[in-house]
Amino acid sequence: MQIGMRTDTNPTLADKLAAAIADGILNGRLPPGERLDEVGLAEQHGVSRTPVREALRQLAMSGLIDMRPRKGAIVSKATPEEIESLFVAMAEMEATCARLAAMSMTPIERRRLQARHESMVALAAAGETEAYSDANVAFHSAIYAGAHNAPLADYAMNLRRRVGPYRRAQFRVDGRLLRSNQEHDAVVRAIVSGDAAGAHAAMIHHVSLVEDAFEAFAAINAA
Amino acid sequence: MQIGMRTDTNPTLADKLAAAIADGILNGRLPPGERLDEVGLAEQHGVSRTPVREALRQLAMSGLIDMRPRKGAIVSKATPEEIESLFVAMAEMEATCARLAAMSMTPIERRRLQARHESMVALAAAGETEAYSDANVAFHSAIYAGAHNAPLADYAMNLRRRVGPYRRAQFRVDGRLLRSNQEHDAVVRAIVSGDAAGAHAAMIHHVSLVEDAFEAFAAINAA
DNA sequence: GCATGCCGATTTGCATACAAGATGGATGCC
DNA sequence: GGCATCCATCTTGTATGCAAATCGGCATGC
Repeated sequence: MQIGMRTDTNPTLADKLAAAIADGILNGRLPPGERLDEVGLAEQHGVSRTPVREALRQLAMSGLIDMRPRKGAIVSKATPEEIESLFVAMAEMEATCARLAAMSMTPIERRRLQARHESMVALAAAGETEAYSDANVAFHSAIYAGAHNAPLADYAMNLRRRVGPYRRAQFRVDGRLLRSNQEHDAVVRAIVSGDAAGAHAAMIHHVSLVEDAFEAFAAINAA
Repeated sequence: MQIGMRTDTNPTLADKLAAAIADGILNGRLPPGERLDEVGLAEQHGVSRTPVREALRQLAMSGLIDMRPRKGAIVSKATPEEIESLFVAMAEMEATCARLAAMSMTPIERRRLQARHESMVALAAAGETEAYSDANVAFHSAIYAGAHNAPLADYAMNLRRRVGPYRRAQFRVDGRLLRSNQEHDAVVRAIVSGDAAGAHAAMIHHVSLVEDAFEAFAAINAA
């Protein structure tokens, strides 16, 4: 259910276009609400409309864009209620993955998760927002993978992508880095010790706070 | 993330085709592994290949079919491990929805869920497999809806569709109807009383047993 | 002044045509 | 006889062309 699902060497033009457009959305070059004109995209990428249309359909199913018959496609522009739903959904998916990870990660995976977490402490302390953000994605991805369940992991990743446009620069809210790292600590401890319920709770707590941070950031920007 | 996501009057041909093909897969007319030839489907539906290709791409993203570049599309044929993953994922999604439903259903929704459940008792007692199965889908759908979270509900529905081809006639395993109804009772009680953790646990238990029933059924058929 | 209907321009939906990679079977070779 | 190779054929991928619906502006009428 994820964008890169058809991971294959020899990708078709439509696949490459879908990846490119998704990238544009995630980078903010294509903001929510932006109109996705078929001929425009086609010319821009030097292809015909056919692969563009296929790419758009693919993206529509992933939820990144909205298509309405005969009305064209736009980058998904969620209402505040829908954004709230996305955040709740992501929190639940992350928590579920954490729960399963606590139950089914291998000893090696647990150790690697712990190591990964510990290496992030330094980044947080140094206030390296950029590097921390990247490491953070990898950290969460490791937990998805640790759930050992492709459908759930894919959907968690999908949701993470979808909320991306709405939480850019979340770590800029002051103090967020250190808080985040402390919360990770609770999550890691629960997972490593095999405490499924604890992992679920700690992760829900963590992601909910991320949402709060988003709201704080949105409030700052609105001001 | 669901097939009928682009629910709109004025559906495009590709949308109608996607619905038709999905229907064929869910009805078993197109069994897992079946090749989906573009020209064949096009002729069969009296259209050109263009909308067929768009429909296939849509279905590929939903997970119902597998497409590989330049190799065509087939109805998804999951390995036993993948089927196991799908069942686990579905159990988790259902449990998550049940948890949220326990937290956020309105009093009216709770009463309706209870009523729906009670009307199923009679069907189970009478052994009306067909009617019970339909009511069962509606019952679970009501819980998805009660979660008040579209992304999670859609994905739960998607998973339900995807496991469909692998659990046809599950209720034929003897005694399954009554057991199912008893398990529903626990789920309903927890949701109605607002016991989030209890709802989660009861639903996991229920869906896991469905999976066992599937395995029992598969074993019978293999014999 | 505002609503309504009409018409041109634009855009999407679909069909057809063409190109290129994959498939399968016959052929030649060892 | 078995195996690799090559070629005809089929299937998928992409481009182009045409039909139909939508959108915007303008004129018309109230």
